[in-house]
Amino acid sequence: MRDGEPLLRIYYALLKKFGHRGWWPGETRFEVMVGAILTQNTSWRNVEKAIAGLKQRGLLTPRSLATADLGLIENAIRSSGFYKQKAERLKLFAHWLMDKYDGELDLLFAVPLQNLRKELLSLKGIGPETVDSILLYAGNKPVFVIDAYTRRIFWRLGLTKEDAKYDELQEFFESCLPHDVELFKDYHAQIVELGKTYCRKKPLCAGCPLRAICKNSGIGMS
DNA sequence: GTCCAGGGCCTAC
DNA sequence: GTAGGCCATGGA
Repeated sequence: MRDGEPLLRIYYALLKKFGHRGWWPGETRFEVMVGAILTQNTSWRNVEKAIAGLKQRGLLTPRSLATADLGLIENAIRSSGFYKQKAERLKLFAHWLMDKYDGELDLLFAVPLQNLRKELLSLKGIGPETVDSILLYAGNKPVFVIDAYTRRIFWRLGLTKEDAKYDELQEFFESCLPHDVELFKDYHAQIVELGKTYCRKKPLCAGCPLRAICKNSGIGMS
C-alpha cells in the first residue's frame, strides 16, 4: 500500500471542491496550541467562544495561563465542554512550557522532531492527534494529523483497515505523500471539511463527493 | 428528546 | 492490549 497517487488525486479533488481551507485559525502559535487542546471531541464553534473567553481574560500567553486561577480558566472555556479537565490540562501544559522552555516557543520547536513529539505525548491530556496538530499547525513540522474523519473516510475508500492504529495510518499518509508542510496542513483541513459536511457517523450519504472522486480515480469503495 | 462534535484518560478483564 | 465508561457544552 505504497501507491501515493490515489491520496494526491483525492486531495486535489477536495481542493477543487472546497478551496484552500487556510488552517489553522489562530492569531498566534500559542493560540493554535490552546485550540488543539480545546477542540478535543468538541465542535470548533464552541472552541471559538472558549478562546475568546481566554483572550478577554488575558490568558492567551504561557505565563498568564500557567499562573491563572483554575476557576478563572474554567469559566473562560466552559463553552468548549469537558471544561474542568481541559482547564487542568491547559494549565499543566502552560506550566510545563514555562518550566522547561521559559515560555519560548522558538526553543520548544527547536527540539528535534521525534524527541519533541515524545515529550509532548507524555503530557497529561495531550494524545497523538493533539500533539500532531500542535506540531503541524503551530510548529510547521511535516507531520500528518490523523483524526476520526480520516479513519472513517479512508477506510470507506478501501485504502486503509478499519482497525488500523493511529501510527499505522500516519505512516501510510506520510510514506505516500511528499513531506510538504502546506500540503499536510491543507489535506487534513480538507478531510475535516469533507467529514463535517458529508461523512458523520452515519453511512455515506447521497451526494457525498467521495463517490465522484472514486469514480473518477478508479478507487473501489466499501 | 437524541445524536454528535477537529479526543484522551482510567479501569477492568 | 483493548473494550467500555467517563468527561460536558451547544447546535442540529
